[in-house]
Amino acid sequence: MIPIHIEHAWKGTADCRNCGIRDMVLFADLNESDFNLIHAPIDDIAFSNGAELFGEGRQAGHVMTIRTGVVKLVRNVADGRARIVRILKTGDVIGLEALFSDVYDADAIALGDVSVCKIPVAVIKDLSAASPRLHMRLMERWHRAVKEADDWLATLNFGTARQRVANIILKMRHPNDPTIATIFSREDMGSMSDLKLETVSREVSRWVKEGAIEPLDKIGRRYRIKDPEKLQNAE
Amino acid sequence: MIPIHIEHAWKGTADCRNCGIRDMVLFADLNESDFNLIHAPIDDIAFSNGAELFGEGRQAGHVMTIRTGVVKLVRNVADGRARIVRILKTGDVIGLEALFSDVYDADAIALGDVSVCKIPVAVIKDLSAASPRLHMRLMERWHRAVKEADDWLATLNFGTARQRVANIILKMRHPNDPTIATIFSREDMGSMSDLKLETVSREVSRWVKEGAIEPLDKIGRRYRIKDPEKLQNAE
DNA sequence: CGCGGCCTTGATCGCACTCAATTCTAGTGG
DNA sequence: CCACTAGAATTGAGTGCGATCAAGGCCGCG
Repeated sequence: MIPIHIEHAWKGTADCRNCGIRDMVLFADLNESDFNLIHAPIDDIAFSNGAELFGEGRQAGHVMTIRTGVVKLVRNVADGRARIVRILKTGDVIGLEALFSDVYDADAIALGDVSVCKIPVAVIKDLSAASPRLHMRLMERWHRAVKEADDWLATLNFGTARQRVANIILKMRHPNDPTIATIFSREDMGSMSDLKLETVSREVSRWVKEGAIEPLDKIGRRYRIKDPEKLQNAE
Repeated sequence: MIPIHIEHAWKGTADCRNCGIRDMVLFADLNESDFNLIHAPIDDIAFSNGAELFGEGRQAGHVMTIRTGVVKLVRNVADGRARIVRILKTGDVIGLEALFSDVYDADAIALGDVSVCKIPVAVIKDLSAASPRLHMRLMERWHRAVKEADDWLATLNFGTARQRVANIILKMRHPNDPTIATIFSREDMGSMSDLKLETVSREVSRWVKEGAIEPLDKIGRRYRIKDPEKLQNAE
């Protein structure tokens, strides 16, 4: 059993009114009177690579919004192996299940440095009783989560290893520069697509050899996508 | 390309107040004044086996509640093959994405006879502006959908063919009598777990041979589960 | 009885897994 | 600056599981 290490640092109480990414997040269209309803502290917390934001089965009392960084959601399957069920990025919300369940459904683990706003469930409930605007935002998040989950199943877990790896690369393109993709450790990629890390490595190498992608570092994480068509139409 | 056949029959306008399964569905805790807000007709519609309740990419204007029967949600993947992303049963809600998106995210197809309440999106929106109770119900549904999707990925699409088939059988147990399971065509089972129909057939036969399950009909749909432990702990 | 649809079973092939060795990088300390 | 190390990625060889191709059986139905 691998020991669970939780490394985090409190960075202060968040000032939601002046949040830099407020237009992306849950509180986007709250007004001044809404903010006055917040009676519990919303903390700004930083996690380092590999740290656990929360764990499957742990008591769930907070919803988190990702300010910066990338987080993987991991479900632990019966025989001890782990399965990555989703990847979440800046602006995404994790732990929404805390609103209904008293435990979290999955592990949330930082991939690199991550900072989050940790919002007590009580705050969400108070606000949502008062503000129909927050309701819409919340349901929008749920919708996004379901769509992502279905997408994950339909594209990343389907077809040959070659196709799966191509789809991971395409999925991990940068939103602002789609010619660049940052992918994960070969093991994580395998856990996302139900492949072994050696198979993932082989297929990545093959795409490089065929000229569809080009490494931008020496550790196999950042690539330039030179021929997206080719990746898309992998037979 | 397989022609899409839509077969349905209008069974009347639903009387939600006296609905037989009202305690299971979205409108469970509405009161009389809430019902008076419903200004568009909620139809009660029947579909026969193989009929399409709605299609991926079609214009989305209704949310449906399943009164009786079973429905499969299917995403069509690039190369023409189809992938079943979820199975929904009595009391479940389908097409929730209509609240946000103007198209449906997947095909919904009847497995056997199905009857549904077809609720216009406008009705949900009106009610949800007025009734925080409906809000909670809606989010509960979203939560269930996400959890089901993740579960699907973590249990049905993981491990050997033997394990996947075992997990499908366990998942399809009757809620009231867990010793009975009704499974689907071998092709549908394959599309759920990313296996070929021949492989599914072989593994089902093997479980029968090993005495873990016992056929209750001659067409390979209903089985008695004799040794759930064995299915659970398939190595 | 013949037909079509689905399930089952058999034989063979190939892709991804397994086991294993090697290379590369970043980090550490002399 | 180089030696050393740990961790990750890469590459190779051989195996096995599930896909593929193909044949046959069973059930329901006209």
